Amino acid sequence: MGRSPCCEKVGLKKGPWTPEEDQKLLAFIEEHGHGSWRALPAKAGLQRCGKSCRLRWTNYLRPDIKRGQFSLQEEQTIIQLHALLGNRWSAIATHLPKRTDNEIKNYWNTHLKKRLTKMGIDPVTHKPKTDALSSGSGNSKNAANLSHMAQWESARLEAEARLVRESKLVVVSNPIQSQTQTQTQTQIQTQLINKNPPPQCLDVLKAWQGVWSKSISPGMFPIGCDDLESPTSTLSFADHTVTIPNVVFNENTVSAALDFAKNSVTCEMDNTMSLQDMNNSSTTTTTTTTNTTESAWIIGDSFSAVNKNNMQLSNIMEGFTDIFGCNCEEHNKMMGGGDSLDNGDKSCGGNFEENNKNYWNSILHLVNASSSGSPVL
DNA sequence: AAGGTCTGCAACCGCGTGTTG
DNA sequence: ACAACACGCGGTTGCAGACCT
Repeated sequence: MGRSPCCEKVGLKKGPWTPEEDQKLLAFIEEHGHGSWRALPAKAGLQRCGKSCRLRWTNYLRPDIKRGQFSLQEEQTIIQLHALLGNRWSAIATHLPKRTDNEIKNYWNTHLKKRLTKMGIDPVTHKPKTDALSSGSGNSKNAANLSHMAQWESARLEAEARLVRESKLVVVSNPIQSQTQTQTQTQIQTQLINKNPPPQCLDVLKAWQGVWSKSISPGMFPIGCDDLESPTSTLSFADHTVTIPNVVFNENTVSAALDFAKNSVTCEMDNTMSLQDMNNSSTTTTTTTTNTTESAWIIGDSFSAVNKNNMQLSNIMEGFTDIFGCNCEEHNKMMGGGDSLDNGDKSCGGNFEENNKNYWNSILHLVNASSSGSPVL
């Protein structure tokens, strides 16, 4: 079905907004809320299409927008999230309070992308451009694992972003409910989990299970595996919930997880039957994505909980560290919280594993930290 | 000083997805 | 089941100001 362009009506103004138009839009929304964007321009006395009004409001007029120079912390956040999420600007924006997706997108395209390129890092893959080291079979295996984890984090972040949007809608439609926003969000999350039970088999969960089953007495592992429906899976989730115990990870447990992660190549999420079991629906790209997203809450929560328990996730990631070839000090500084992004091009060398670990550790750390509480704009 | 080029950002466009009747 | 609608997202464009020659 085709869609008619939103500004098809002749006489609607385009281009830059005048202060008078801004004032009209602001005044109207402050008094009435935006309601239907399509109907808004006529009501507000604006010769604009609704889409244009919405864009102006969300990207410029909204009161909770921070404008101006991005801080170093924000830059790092963008880079790290981009490494995980790619060009999903709205998802990235949910982790940068008071910044709009459009602003972040512009800043990436005009500043950060160029800087990374200058430093010899591919802004798309976040890998050094001459990435010869990743061509080995062992490294590609690690890369696959890392990519898989990144996909889960990506999906989880999307789900979070959606929850934020949903809770916002609740607030807008009924301001009284804003006091119970957190509660609403929790309810939605619970509904999601109940509606879409977690996937039965995940490499990451397998890894955790491997750790706990090896290092913790039997029965302590809370992610029960008893009522699996999928014949292909070895995991199950009692009551469709996951509880992370207060586990102190020692060298042995971490090592076990690392070994497991290294050896766990097969991803049963790629198995169509597993997905169908999960979803009880036909296999389409859209359906798969949606359910994967919602299921991914479990993974994210697991990671967050683990993070809270002082688990050194970084050690797990050692299995994925020898992917990149560039480890110059500047990259480390940047990815790990260093001082300057503009130190110019310098030769890269030294401890590849250590530096790559720092890079991805910082990414995962960031995501974990930000997901421990729902992102709020 | 003048013209050309570059840069940054606001805004537009087209498409995908969810909702409604 | 279908079509129309509403909205959000990501890519792209156009313009104003800065910078360069």
